[in-house]
Amino acid sequence: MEGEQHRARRNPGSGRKRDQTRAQNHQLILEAARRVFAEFGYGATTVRDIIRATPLASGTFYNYFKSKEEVFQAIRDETALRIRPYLREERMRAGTLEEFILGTFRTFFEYVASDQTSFAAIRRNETLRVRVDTPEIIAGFEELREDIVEGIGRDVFPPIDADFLMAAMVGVAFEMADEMLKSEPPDTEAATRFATALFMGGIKSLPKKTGGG
Amino acid sequence: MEGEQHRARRNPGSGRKRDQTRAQNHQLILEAARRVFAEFGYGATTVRDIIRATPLASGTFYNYFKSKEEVFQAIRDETALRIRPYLREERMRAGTLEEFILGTFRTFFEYVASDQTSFAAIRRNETLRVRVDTPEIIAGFEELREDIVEGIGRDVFPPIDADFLMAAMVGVAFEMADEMLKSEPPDTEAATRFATALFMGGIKSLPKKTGGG
DNA sequence: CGCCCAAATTGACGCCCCGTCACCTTTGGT
DNA sequence: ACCAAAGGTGACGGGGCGTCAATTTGGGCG
Repeated sequence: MEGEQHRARRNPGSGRKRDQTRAQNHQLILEAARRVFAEFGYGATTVRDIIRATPLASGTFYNYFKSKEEVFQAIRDETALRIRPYLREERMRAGTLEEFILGTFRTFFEYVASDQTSFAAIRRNETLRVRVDTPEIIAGFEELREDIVEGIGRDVFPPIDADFLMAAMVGVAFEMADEMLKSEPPDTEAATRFATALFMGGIKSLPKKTGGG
Repeated sequence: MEGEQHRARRNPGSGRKRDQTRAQNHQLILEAARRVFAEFGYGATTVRDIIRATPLASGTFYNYFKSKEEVFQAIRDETALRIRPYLREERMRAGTLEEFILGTFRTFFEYVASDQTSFAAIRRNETLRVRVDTPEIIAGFEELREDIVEGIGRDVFPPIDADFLMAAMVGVAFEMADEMLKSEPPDTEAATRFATALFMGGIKSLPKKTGGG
């Protein structure tokens, strides 16, 4: 129980003001990082740039993050953690293959469209395009794979290669999202329809894993 | 001395030894870079690491490349330039949709499998995955898009969204290649069959751009 | 309240990498 | 042999990096 009246012991992390400041600084850094990454792009940004965009001292940065890479990961992870529950729910609820596929792509494309700035930071590198998959993002891929396997078990999916299907869906989702963002405003419906139709038609033709297809 | 007659002309760039040394240093740096990137990964590599892996001085590096980024691009561009003619030829020759799709994926997957080390350099970053698309690589995407448009003109393709199809094929190709390389040896045939079936089935179902349904 | 320790912040420091440039060596034309 | 141009060299100033001793802040306790 942490119901500490003014009688708190030397419990680690018992300080009220302490925790608050800590959380606040954490946010301060993350917000500054979001701004700076969006302005200069990932590659051009330095830890100093981020900390300069904040009232804190350079040393303080390292109490919260190990490197600019880690802040970037934290930002991306936040995004991944925010969207994953929706993707999962969409797929859990799916009674048909089409609901599974359509729900996944629609949710993803709509999220991307609503979070455009986040994606802009990666693109800001002139001719170079850098894609960074953090552990939480990769965990999202893994969830998709599991849901496909489970879908095969429920006979929603035919018995195809779940690893390849996951990879294909991920590849299409990211690459099409990028393409989609080139138009203003992004046409999430067109992207959703395209990707869904591709996989709905494609999955029927896919080589089956069991039995001599 | 080798049997050169000491009688060179004043053509610009006529220096035999000069050009030879220049080309040799260029190669020296590229080869060192390939080794170093493969060993430490892109992120951890410094220009100094590359030049140290060579008998040259640090300043010399900058006579040949602007930055480690540029060497990396050069390496990737080399790869892109090597594979693109094959992809193009494969697609030019295609009389049917299946030949187009299958040829593209088979050529790509087989190339990736034969050039594994090149791809390893990108992956070497522990949990972080970084994908860098150089101008030459992007030009390869553009060629694919053009070939799709041209395929639509020849009625090899139905009239679908070429931008989205290009993006989808690129996404599937890269993401599945990555998946494919997880097995040793990589099963290029399985990958080719999967991707081809996906698109063959999918393209039939894709929304048409002209006319209703 | 005042004392005291732990936690957190600070910014100066030493390290290393960056890209440049004045100097030197090599090449090749005369 | 001599010279000019090409190009290799490495020391240097600039700056970002991550650390750490000193300092400030927070809060438990008498």
